[in-house]
Amino acid sequence: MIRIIERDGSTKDYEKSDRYALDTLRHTGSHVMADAIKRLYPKAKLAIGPFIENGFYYDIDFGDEKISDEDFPKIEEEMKKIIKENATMERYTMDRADAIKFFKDRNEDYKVELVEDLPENEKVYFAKQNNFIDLCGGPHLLHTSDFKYFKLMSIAGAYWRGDEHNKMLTRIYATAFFNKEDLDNYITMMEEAKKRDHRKLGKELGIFMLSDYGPGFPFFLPNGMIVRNALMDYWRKIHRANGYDEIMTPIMLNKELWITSGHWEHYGENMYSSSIDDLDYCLKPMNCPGSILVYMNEPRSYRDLPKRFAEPGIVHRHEKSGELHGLMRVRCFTQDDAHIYITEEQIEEEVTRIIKIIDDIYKVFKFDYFVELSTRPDDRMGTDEEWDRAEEGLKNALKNNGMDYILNEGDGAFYGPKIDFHLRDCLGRTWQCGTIQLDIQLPQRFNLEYIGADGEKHQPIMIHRVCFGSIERFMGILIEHFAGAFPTWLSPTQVMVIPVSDKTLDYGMKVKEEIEKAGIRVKIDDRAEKMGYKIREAQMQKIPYMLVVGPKEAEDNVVSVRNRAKGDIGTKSVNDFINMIREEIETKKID
RNA sequence: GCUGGUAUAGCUCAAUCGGUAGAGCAACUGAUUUGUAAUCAGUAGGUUGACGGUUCAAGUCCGCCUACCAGCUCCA
Repeated sequence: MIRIIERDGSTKDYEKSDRYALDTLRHTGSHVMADAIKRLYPKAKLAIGPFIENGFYYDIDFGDEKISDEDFPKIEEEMKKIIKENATMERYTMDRADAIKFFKDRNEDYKVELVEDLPENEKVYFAKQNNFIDLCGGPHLLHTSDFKYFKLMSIAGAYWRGDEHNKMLTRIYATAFFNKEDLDNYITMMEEAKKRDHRKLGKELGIFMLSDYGPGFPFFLPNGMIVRNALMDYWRKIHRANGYDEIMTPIMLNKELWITSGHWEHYGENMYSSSIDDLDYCLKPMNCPGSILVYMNEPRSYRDLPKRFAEPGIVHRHEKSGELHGLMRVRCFTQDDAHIYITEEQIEEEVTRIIKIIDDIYKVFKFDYFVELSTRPDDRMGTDEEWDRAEEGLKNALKNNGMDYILNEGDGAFYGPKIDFHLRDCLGRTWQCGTIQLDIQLPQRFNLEYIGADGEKHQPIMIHRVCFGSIERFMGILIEHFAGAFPTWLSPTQVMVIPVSDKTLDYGMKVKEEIEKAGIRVKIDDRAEKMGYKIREAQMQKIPYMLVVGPKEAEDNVVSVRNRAKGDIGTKSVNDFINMIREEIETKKID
């Protein structure tokens, strides 16, 4: 049990396994860290120090002082001293004016600003341990000595109040746990995540490359193309089965189109453009206007709706240089996009259908996910009434599907609200991938219409949606999720035939051809190397199956099967092996 | 874009105070004919990210640029 001093000043005991207790521990940790830093650097000015998912941080203005991770041991030592002092957390309040004076006297400019933002008559809460006093409502561990197992993790810049126009402060990240084991596990997990880094594995496995000639424009290597094509084959199959028609629209279109669509006004900063023959063109940052032109290509009837146009569309967006990250954040990527034109009555049913598709896809990879509803942003098109209708439509669809969601106010697209799917990988990290966006604006801007049963013209509503999000990012996530060991159906090479020596090379070739005929991606390692060496290389390439063939196998017309995870799993006839791996591929089995 | 850091052979890394740039793996050649994660020997491989400066002398010091890395901001 752990004793906590609550926001109201009372104390209460909690189980250490309680998430609230862990967050509180970390919050207290940020005070201990701030105390240590103030002792070592009296001139430092404190900003804010909250707990976060995996620990806590404190933003500090060190002035002219240069701090680096080499200073961590010193700070950690000071923190240990503070912990040994075994202070009891006290909590008290001050009047706003007194609080402002208190921080002004101490030159804590940021704290002054924080207090000044509070309403006039508000009481200001403080937390105090020994002589260290900080602006804070709590809760806290009652005794700072309960804060024991911690580690300073990293140092980075962060803008005051998260605004890039403000001063950049120094942020020190740290983590803490109730026991040493949890702390060690966390550190091990961080190392594991590093080993799985898709940039490292992507290079080792020949998935993709980058070039200085195009920062943020990934090149797909042969192995990467196999994975990508396998994903898209699956994607096409699902979409055909769900009544989607695939289209392809140009990646570059006249600027006029982007002015009409509103992209130029709302997204122009991120768009690449070019001039030729006195005409301005833009590379598309989104696929919707192209899809709209296809919709407008012929008159549509209510009988056609929902009209579903799918397009794995290549988009270009000029992301700021510091935002690029391997395949996860790039400047050219392919959205597994679709635009669906529906009547207002069809919103719920169609959204439900999309939710089902996305759910099916994520299940194939054993991804866990959660859903977020993002509502109208400040920079938007259309009237409040239209936004009301659109937001209501999505809410109802979520409600009627019994889906819990997190409300993310003000984070919608400029043309409509959206449902975002955040998937959780095997290390517990989350990624935004799928999204369903409702849009009344673009149909209006382009004057889209369909002929209703009444013979009159009506305006359809448009849904923008993606499942993978971007193929590039999704592949990056898959690489890390599977640590490069793709399920067999996605593996670039599914089988490596390994002859024990040149003497069985002929038999190996025969085996390889047979497997190849069955439509399986197979290679043979015909180098004059030792078997152990070839196995090692195949293992490092994470090839699911290795077939060792020597004189014994040739004699009995079998193969000795080695699985990358299970090791030697005995001999099988080539036919049995083909049946086994085919079944595994067809069911998209994950080992 | 911002703050801080990094850039040496295909990859992972050395090179002391500024004094002729090295190793392992990979590649290539040859030998070896191998039984479930590395056979041996040899060969080749570099304007030290680019440009400029300081110096008798720069991988090393300074400036500028580019890319990358950790965050921030932004985002699929």
